[in-house]
Amino acid sequence: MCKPGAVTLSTGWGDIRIDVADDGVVGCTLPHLNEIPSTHFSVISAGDDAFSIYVRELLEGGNPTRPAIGQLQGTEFQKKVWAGLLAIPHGTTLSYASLAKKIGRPTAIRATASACGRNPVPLIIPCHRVVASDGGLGGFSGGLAWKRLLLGIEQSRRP
DNA sequence: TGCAGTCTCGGCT
DNA sequence: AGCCGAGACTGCA
Repeated sequence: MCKPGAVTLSTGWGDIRIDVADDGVVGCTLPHLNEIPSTHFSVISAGDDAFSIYVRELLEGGNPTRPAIGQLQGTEFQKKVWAGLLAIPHGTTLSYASLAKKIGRPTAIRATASACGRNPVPLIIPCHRVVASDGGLGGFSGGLAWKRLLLGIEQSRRP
């Protein structure tokens, strides 16, 4: 794996910070966006590590191979939810209810949503692919603008 | 549109 | 240790 520490990816939308441990990514901090940027995505500076490359390709519309994820801090329930998130294919979305059912807790919907919100590595674990059943977006750490952006990027790439 | 049901987590007492 | 409120939700009335 890459060296432990923090990696910063500077983009036209702000700096994305990625925290890396011995065994993989353990944290990812997005710049807060209040609205979708009018400018096209652009990279100002980035490392050549697997994580920076992954994030860059993802935001450029590609479907890069997910980098290794380290040991995340969380309860068993949260880890189960995150594992369920990783199973969502690129370019598709799932409702919180479907996700709850998927992990074997069909009625623990709000709890599932809370676990999504506690996801320490947005982008890597695709919590933006989870939306409300009524078509609403739900929420997203770092701002809803990110969620709309990511969904837009992924879906525009879908055949 | 409104409200009760359902489950977890974190902060307080 | 136990209680209470809040949360990125749902489904029915």
